Amino acid sequence: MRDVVLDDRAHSILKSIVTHHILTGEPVGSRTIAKLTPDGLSPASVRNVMADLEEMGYLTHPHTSAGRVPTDKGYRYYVDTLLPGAHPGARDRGVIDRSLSRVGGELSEAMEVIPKLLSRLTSQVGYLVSPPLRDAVLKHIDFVRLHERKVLVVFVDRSGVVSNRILDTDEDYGEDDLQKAGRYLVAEFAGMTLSEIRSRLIRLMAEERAVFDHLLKSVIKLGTGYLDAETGDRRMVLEGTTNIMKHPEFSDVETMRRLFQTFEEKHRLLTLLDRCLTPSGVRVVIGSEADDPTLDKMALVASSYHVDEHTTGWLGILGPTRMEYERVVSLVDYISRLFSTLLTRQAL
Amino acid sequence: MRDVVLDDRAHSILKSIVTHHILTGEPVGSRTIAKLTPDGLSPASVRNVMADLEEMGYLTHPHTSAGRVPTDKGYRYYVDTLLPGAHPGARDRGVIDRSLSRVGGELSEAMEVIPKLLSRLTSQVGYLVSPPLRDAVLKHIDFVRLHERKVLVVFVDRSGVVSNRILDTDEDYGEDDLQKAGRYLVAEFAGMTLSEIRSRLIRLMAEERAVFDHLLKSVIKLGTGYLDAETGDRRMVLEGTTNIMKHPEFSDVETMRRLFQTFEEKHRLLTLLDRCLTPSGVRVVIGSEADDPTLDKMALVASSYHVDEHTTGWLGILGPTRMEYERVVSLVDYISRLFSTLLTRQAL
DNA sequence: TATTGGCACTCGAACCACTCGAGTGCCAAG
DNA sequence: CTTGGCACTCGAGTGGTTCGAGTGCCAATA
Repeated sequence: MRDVVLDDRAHSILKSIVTHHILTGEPVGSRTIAKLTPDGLSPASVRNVMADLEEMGYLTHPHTSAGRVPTDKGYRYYVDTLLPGAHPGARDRGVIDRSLSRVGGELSEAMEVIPKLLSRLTSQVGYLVSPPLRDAVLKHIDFVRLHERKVLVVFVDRSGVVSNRILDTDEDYGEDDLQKAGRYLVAEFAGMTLSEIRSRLIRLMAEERAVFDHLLKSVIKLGTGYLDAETGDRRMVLEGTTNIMKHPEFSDVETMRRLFQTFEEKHRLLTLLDRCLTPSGVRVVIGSEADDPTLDKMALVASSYHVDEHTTGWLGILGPTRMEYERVVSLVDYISRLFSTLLTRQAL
Repeated sequence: MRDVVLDDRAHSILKSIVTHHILTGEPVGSRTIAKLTPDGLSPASVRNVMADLEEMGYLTHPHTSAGRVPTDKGYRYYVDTLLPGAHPGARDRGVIDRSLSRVGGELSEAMEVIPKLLSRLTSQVGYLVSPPLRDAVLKHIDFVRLHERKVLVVFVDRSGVVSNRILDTDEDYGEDDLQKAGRYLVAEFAGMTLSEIRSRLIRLMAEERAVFDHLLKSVIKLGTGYLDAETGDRRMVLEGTTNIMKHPEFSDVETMRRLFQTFEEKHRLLTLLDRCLTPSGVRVVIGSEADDPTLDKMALVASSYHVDEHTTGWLGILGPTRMEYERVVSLVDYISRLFSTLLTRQAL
């Protein structure tokens, strides 16, 4: 991935620049770095290295007479060379442990608590993406007749997440039929994931000629009607969006408006996550890597959480490229690990 | 309410100023108004009236050599003297009719569609506040056992709105018991509002000594457990919050941050609505009248909607004090009336 | 007596010239 | 290869000037 490995000096200078810039937000000058690094280099030497780093694309100039600022590539290098596996501080761990112990493995509660927790700890935007509905495990399902040919489907997942949807049916089902259909589904399929159920229903449908059972027919129609519509669905909860406004890099109102519009259209964020993330450990997506102009100057830290070995969803934070990666990454990592073990234990 | 009635000239000048300011956003000078009004007054005369209006508190100066700008009191006067009952334009009515006909009287869909509709038509923030849960009419209720002493309550309202909540019980109910309890509740109480159900359950509880029926006991405990927690609840859906950023009066980032924080904390908006609104027709709350510093320079147009004579919720828009009241009021009025008749027809 | 033209005054916006200083790039000496 | 020196750049801040829209007030007028 990384094209050229930087030599020691360049490496340490780049690192200093990024660290210092993250701290202050100001462009960093050669004199500052010369004082900061223990190598005892003169500003002039530092300038030479800086010029090289700029040529290689790790740094830029806001203008001729300003200090250097990391580019996305610079941040990328910085993040890639961070020591992995750093632990959050004891205080942060305490806060996290306490919050998550109250949640247990309850996904429905986690969807409220975790984004808030992330947002509070990092002062950025915290988020959690639920597992796709197709992986949800059927606990309970209900069909409720609203009016003629309008049926409300209420689905409860093993972990207590409720989804619902109104179905337009081409037949007018009676309340009794609907209840029976619901009970049948629970009796037959409880404990399976929706995608499993879906394929079983399809198999049943193939045998439909042989089926004259009215109930079973209804079940097939209603069940597939519901499942077809929804299975790709994920939910995404964002929290602390106003934190973004605190950062000086977003003082431009128009940029910010577009950013918030992106927050409102969560599906765009979701496809972005889909595109960028491989489900393994913490991932960081920086600025232009996201390939979405509204997320310019933004970075995204994400980690998947899972039950057993099965990856389910993501959680993480969204903030300006200039953020404390070390701390944030360790927090996101810690939370996702802890939450995964809680989920897995609960699923037993 | 209005302290002094303005004489004809002052009235028409004030109205001109407000209209013109709404249009342009700029402070309005005497010369502009002199040209604009058909009375053929000279700028100097207009100035005199303006000075009077300022003394009475209807106008201000940004600074000595700028034109006049309406105060909240000025907008209030303007709004109060608008002809009530204006109709939206034919095009707007077309859009509204089409959107709402698709919704029918389905509250659950209206909660998505109406705020979006309002936001799109007015380019402001559109909102809808659901009826309080206590007025919801029971259609279906389910108790689902999640784990030991954790019960998920799923409640479906007549109009298809689903609410759910996890209950910590002090007893471990079996799945069968829970199902029976749900069915019992539906059989006995379907069609009543939650507050009615609540009082009936309390009456039953009073007779508890006489009740040795295990089922009934469970019903009482679960039912009141759920109802106690929630009955005051309303939901509020906001849409188009990013529209606010388009208005120059909110270019200050810090003000805007606080505004968005208010959007995130919807309960604050809800109590505000509670405080300011009497449920009759369209109401306008302007700036300081809201008595909430974050809503400075904001105005709120709201109208209640209802089923039969029974007031249920609100819908409307939120925008800067400088907005096209005439158009917005007529839109909000029209939508709330139309939606009310749809709801009432549906409830039959 | 209400209206109006005239006039001095105010104040923000825009523009310009200037300085200051942090920081650069480059070169020649070490 | 490193470094001190030096000329250069450019944004930010400062102060002065002009311009114009708008006001307030007063004296003249219908």
